[in-house]
Amino acid sequence: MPEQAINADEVVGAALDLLDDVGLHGFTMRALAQRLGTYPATIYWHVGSRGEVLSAASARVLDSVFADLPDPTSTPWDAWLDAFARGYRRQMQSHPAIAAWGVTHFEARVPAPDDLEIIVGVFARAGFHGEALALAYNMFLGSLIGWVGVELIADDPELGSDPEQMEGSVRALDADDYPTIVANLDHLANHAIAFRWQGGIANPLDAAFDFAVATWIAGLRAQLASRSG
Amino acid sequence: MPEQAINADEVVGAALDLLDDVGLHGFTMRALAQRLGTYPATIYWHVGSRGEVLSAASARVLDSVFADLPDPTSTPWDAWLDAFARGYRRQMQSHPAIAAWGVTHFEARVPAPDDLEIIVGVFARAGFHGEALALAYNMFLGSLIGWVGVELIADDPELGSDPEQMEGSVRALDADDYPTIVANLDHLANHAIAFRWQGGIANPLDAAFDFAVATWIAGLRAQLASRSG
DNA sequence: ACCTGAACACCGTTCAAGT
DNA sequence: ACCTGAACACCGTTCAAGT
Repeated sequence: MPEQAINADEVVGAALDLLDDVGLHGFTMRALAQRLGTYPATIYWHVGSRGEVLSAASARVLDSVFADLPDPTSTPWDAWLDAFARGYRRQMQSHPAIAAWGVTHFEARVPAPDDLEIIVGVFARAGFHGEALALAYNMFLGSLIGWVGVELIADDPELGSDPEQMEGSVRALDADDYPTIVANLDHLANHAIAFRWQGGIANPLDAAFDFAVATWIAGLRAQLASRSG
Repeated sequence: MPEQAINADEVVGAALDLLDDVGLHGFTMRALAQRLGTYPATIYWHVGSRGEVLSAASARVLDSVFADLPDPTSTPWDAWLDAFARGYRRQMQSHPAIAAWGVTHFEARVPAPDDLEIIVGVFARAGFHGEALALAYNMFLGSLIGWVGVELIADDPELGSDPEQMEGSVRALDADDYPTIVANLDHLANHAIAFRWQGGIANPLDAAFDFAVATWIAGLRAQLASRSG
């Protein structure tokens, strides 16, 4: 039995390395093949198309989120959701290209039923059942995945948008025309969606993420109270 | 003064039509030129690169969201945010390709300060000021844009993922291994993130969106109460 | 079973040249 | 100022051919 020169796991690992190095835009079947010292067709043999390689890389990152989480049965539901949200964001910060691809490709593959059972189980123990469970699950997962995807926009969009010019246009807003923006500009400039001139890796919105997670959980608590009341 | 054969507005309009017809993947500078009866270089002359065309199309759709909203000064903040969320989602449902592109390209361009002043003003009248205003703004906008982006995944990912096979794997989950999922399967199957085999256009998650918006607003209400208490 | 090498049918973008 | 036509440097994917 001679060792194989290459296998699917190696392809996925190299894909993640390449994504981290060059981003989604530079992630090319040809570049991936070159990094593995082989030919594009070899990748098709072991894993499949570009989309399938990205899907496999995304699955590996998502799985690693669950490696570091507290025990879901002995942890209060709100503390567990908080830890899950932070773990998810941390992994996406390590692989921003996966975050960008994932937001729009979180398809219906039941990629890891074990992980999904854990999440669904936490909502059940929180007191959500039947339709309310599905609603709470969708609210939290959609908000989390989506929010992090929005936060982690690339520093360099493909546009030629100049950060300095952008900063200038934010700071030049007239107080007569835009009173509320100008009154709160110190807290908005480079710290709020659509007011930023840096991406979410160079400029993470840490306080905003803390507030968002707390607000999602506070909202769920209010929903539980109104349903049992 | 002879009429020009073409102008930037026409290019953006044709771009939106093309996006609606063929999706983000089929949106090609060459296809756009052909639709306009001209050459790719003409698009570069009037609007710019592919990214700039998408950015302009996205800006036009976003602007149209604000055309149909209630008066922000005479509407309670929670009712206004609710209407805004619904208007945003409706426009994205009309242009799903823009939703997909927008989630990861909501850059820092202050594209429409008038619209942003309205949103920020609503949070100010709700009682958020200074840093709390920026936090609430980021929480709501990031959740909304992100959630809708996750919902509106394309029915056909580039993967060869077979919907029928996907439905089969969801329905085949074993009750011993996945008790909570199976117990709630009727409410999860094709109605929850990662349990779907259709995209958000063919299969909109209406009830989940209603619940998400209500939960975001309930969470903001709780944050207001805890800060003033 | 696994890999090579080349080919096919595309891309986005640039640019000299026209009017 | 605006458009043409062609070219450059790439893509993803397929496929016959090798071992």
